[in-house]
Amino acid sequence: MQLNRLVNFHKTLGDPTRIRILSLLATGPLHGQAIAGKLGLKAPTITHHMTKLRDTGIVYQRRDKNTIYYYIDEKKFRSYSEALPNMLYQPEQDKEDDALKAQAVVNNFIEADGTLKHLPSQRKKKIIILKHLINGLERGKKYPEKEINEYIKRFHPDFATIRREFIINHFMYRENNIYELNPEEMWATID
Amino acid sequence: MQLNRLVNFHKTLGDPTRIRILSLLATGPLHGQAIAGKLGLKAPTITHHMTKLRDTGIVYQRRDKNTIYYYIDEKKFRSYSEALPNMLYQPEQDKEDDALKAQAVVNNFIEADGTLKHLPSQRKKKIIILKHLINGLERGKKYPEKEINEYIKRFHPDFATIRREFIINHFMYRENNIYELNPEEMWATID
DNA sequence: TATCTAATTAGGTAGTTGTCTAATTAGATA
DNA sequence: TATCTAATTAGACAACTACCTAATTAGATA
Repeated sequence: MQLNRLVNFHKTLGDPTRIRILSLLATGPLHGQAIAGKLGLKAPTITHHMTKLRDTGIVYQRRDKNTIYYYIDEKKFRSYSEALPNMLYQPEQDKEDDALKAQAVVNNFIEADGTLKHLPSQRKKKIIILKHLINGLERGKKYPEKEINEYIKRFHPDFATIRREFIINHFMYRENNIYELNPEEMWATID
Repeated sequence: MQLNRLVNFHKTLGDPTRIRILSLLATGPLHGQAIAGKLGLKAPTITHHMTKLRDTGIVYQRRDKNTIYYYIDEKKFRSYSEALPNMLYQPEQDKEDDALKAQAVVNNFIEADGTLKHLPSQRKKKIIILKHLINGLERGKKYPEKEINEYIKRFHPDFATIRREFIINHFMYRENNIYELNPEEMWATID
């Protein structure tokens, strides 16, 4: 799916008349005259719009004698709709998969009482656990070193190592022994 | 979410320059001058486009000193993208739920060897089972009554009752004792 | 206060698009 | 073949829009 076709898809949906046509077709196929009648428009106008809708691929037609019936291809309609955010970002499905895997790692390394068994040595898993640990910290709040130490000790006695990992992996930054969460964009990522 | 806003959303995405802006922002926030530079456009043109993007709600801004940074709201971006097909049709999630329920009914009334225990008396469940039964019939093919009877007997000996249910619920129609599947639009539905 | 930078507003131009009427085409039927 | 219906094409007009330059505003800083 090249970008150009996607722009065209959205341009086509960006017109109230064409949306009204789609609403009609969503309840079942119709022919041109019927659409024109229901919308109070002339036949050539319908031809004009159907050409655009057909060009996107979400509408197709079948001829029966002299009459042409228009249908929506719902599958395509849905997949084209989601295509743009999926191109710019990771598809939702992958995200859910990632979330599931992360949950599995957390289950492996975090005890039932919430404490940490030990830091994973595998980088990917370590990042997942570090993310889990900082969940309880507040965005924009400044923490003195002592407070950070106390916080980490709720999970594991070796607060020095974990505090260092927070800094190395850009989850937090330190200035004059005051700690603060970094914006999420800066955090280390898995891929 | 009113229709008008959705039309506007798609109209906004229906422009190549704005898509390029979104691609840039998807990798991280940027300010106006940076966007203008990367795209080879002048500042007022960027203002023009950012106004439209902001109006849809998928882009917001934060000021830092004199510079305005633009951000995409990915959640909104995704949900607006799916909104139109979800308005015209049943949301995908509901469909999956329905499919699961239907599967449960089939499991209850169909034996391991594929035969039918008995027709459910509850209308909803009956429709589900009838749909399941006609799965093996071919669209557009004409069946003599004898062939239909044989087909149904593979599921249940009482072919006469089930054959009648096919007709009553518009899954098939009969002409001169020749049976044929109706188009799917005509089938009885649950809701 | 004067100055600098980033953003916005105003106004203009070229190109696009939604709609129409009138004329034409495509296909079925008497 | 003549005729009917549905759809399309051609061509026109008004509305809209993407982009520009020039001028202005908003906010920070020397």
